[in-house]
Amino acid sequence: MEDEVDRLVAAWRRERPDLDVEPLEVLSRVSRLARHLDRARRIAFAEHQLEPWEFDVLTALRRAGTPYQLSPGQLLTQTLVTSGTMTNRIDRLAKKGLVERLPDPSDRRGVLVRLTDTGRDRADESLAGLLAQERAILGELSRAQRAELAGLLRQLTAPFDNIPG
Amino acid sequence: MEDEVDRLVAAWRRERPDLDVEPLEVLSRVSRLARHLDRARRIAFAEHQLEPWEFDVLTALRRAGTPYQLSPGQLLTQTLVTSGTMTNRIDRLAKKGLVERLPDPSDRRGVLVRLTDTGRDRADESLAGLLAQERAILGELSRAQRAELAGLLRQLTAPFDNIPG
DNA sequence: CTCAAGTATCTTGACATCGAGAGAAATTGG
DNA sequence: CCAATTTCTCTCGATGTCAAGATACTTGAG
Repeated sequence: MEDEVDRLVAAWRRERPDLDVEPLEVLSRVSRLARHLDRARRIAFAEHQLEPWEFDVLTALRRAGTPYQLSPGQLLTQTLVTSGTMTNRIDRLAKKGLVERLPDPSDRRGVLVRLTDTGRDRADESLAGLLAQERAILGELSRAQRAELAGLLRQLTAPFDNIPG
Repeated sequence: MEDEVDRLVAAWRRERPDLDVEPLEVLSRVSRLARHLDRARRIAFAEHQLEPWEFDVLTALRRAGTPYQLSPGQLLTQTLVTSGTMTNRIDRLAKKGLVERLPDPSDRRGVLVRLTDTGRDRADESLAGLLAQERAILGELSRAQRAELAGLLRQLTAPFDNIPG
């Protein structure tokens, strides 16, 4: 089955036969697939009255385990946004009653963001929904193919995640 | 080499051992990698005084071949943005002298967006820069692995690209 | 021990961009 | 010739980044 990137690559080969555009076969697919996933996630989360960014923050806290709290700084590295954005997100989640801010007892500069009980339930419900949707998208692939794909992608993400930057 | 998604999956297995979170191994890596790529692209394009969104539009026109023109509607499907966004982008590109709007001779509702000579040069230069960067990122993988990865990703993108939605 | 300089953490405010939805203009088909 | 559709534009609210600021911690010379 052909996809939009096949057409894109074919067009480049016609217009710029002097260039080797093979890298696009991988990385353009990654970017485009990510945009499709964003849209699909947005729809899936709407059932739980959550925006994708809310899900990202709530589940980061949920994964931290009891007592479900992290500093804004820790949330930054997990969600790949800037500090100004995170302040804003915490404000809005706090206003909805899904998280609360607590002073960090060991560092008065710091803040701890803690999941409320409602926030915890919301995170759990919407994770289940997300997994169901993702399983449908991955239905195209066998279990072995999924493992293969995960391994190859890890080789690309690891440098970004480990070398700071 | 471990990446952030390995840590994320391990955390879920600890917190929610009742759920099968295997889908995240693939799709969370896709989303995170895409964000890293966005940042890297932004830096690469800055050398050519281009934003990523400008690159997307200019290269779509460049790929169309002589006379380098497409309707806004055609640009929508290639760049995965909404019509209001595209109007805005065309405005800004036109103001910078990289594209121009022409009336569609066969449909007076319609518009054709055409690349200027400057725009064409800018697209060509920045494509070369992007490919160099992407080759560096893919350096981790052998040619065979890149082909394998491209094939697996195609299976995931094809349904989105072919079934409208 | 003390204090100044440097570093870390979070917040704020200015600015840019995006998406959703309504609206205007032209075309199509019965 | 009219209703439905297509195509593009416009406006508005929401969100993101960046740079600067406020506060607190840390380090090291004297």
